[in-house]
Amino acid sequence: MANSFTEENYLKIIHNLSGPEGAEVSTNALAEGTATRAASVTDMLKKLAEKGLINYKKYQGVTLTEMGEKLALKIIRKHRLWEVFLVEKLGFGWDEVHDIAEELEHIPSDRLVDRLSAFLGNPQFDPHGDPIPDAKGNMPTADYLKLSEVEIGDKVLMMGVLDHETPFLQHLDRSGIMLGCRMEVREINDYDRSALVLIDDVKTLFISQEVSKNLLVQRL
Amino acid sequence: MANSFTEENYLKIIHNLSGPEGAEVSTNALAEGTATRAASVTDMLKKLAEKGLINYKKYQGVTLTEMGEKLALKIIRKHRLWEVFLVEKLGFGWDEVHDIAEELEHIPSDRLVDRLSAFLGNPQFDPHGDPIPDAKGNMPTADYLKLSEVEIGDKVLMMGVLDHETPFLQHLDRSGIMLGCRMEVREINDYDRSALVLIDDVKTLFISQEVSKNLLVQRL
DNA sequence: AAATATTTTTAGACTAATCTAAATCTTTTT
DNA sequence: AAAAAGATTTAGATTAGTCTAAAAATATTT
Ligand SMILES: [Mn+2]
Ligand SMILES: [Mn+2]
Ligand SMILES: [Mn+2]
Ligand SMILES: [Mn+2]
Repeated sequence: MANSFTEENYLKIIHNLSGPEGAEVSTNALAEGTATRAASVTDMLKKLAEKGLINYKKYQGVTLTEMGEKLALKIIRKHRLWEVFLVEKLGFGWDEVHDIAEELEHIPSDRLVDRLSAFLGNPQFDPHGDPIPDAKGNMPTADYLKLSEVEIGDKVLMMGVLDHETPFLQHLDRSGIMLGCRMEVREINDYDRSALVLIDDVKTLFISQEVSKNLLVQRL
Repeated sequence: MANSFTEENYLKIIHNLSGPEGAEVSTNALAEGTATRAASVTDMLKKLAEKGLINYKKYQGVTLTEMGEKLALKIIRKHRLWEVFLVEKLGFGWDEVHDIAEELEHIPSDRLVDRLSAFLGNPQFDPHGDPIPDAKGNMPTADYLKLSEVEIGDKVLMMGVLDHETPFLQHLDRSGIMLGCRMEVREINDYDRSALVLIDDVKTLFISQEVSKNLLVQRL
């Protein structure tokens, strides 16, 4: 039997909450992530365990099985490829594509995904800088640091965002911060960790820690 | 409240069965079209009537309201645009795209549809020759006739198909019949109405009435 | 115009995904 | 190591979409 949208969303959210080490995810965390109640989560976990997609023991939290992990990566691959399509081909802003991709990610057909990927030039990263797993589930690695972690004088490239919500992305747009731009940290205020940053060698900008904590960068 | 996939499918099927004059559609016809039982159809018709999408009086069959018609055309527009995308941009064959489009047609977002349409050059017809409604619901008119209706000596252009199923389309592929090809009817057998047709001035082909009844053409 | 056949609707039930409230297990605090 | 707090599961309902079987309406045939 195929998997419902709901089941796919659970897998994706378990994957995301589970982090790179595949840690256990709690029922409550999932209730929060799926915007449902803990009781509903328990029901769904039983079903996913039944299907062999998660490891579940009562009261012990869940992890994805190998099969569940594969499926989660497939959904994430679709999500991110569609985001690339929407931005690169249809001209959407990076702040507009997440919600549409939430729907498109559930369209089945492996051939569709692979052809879409080829059409887009097999991109490695989505419009938010997130890595796109290949057809086999391999994620391009990229170990970035947060802008809030770099020091005065460091020169970095802006490589991704941690907050994917529209208001944050629009704030970056208004500030002229975009993927690939060059940043040089000029000052860091001890008091609130806000920073003065030179963008693309032309413009200086004040960036609050609130913002710099959500910017992924790479040292030059 | 938004409309579910199921509701959207009912609207589309009512539209299709209703024909160009918007004739009443029977419960049984819908049961057949939706691959469900008549009792289930009755339930759904009550709901759609409740929402003001259809005109429904017990035992009398249904028609779409203006609102229902608008919605149906929107779904058909999406379906056909995605089919164009799949064929023109992703390189799928015309026999492979219908089922995928059945899913994509339910993705919401008017902006997505309009941008997709623009990206494709606002096409007027889909890969099967079916007209694509514009954003306002206007269908390009095209009054074609069936190949089975033309006479000996007539020269026509192949403009569309009535059967959208994979086996039929693959049969056409194998026969070298494609949208836009030129056809000249050389002979028609009285007995079974099969025809001998010259394709693109180079190749003659036997076409059974089974096939010619499903080919839409335009007189030259 | 009856009788018969066909179509459609109603009645009652099932599954998936959700909920609230109550019960139970686990963790933390005293 | 009890008690209290917190997290999780169970119990029992609800809604959407479906089903079968039976009843009611309509259409067709005699
Ligand atoms: Mn996203
Ligand atoms: Mn993204
Ligand atoms: Mn189609
Ligand atoms: Mn089509």
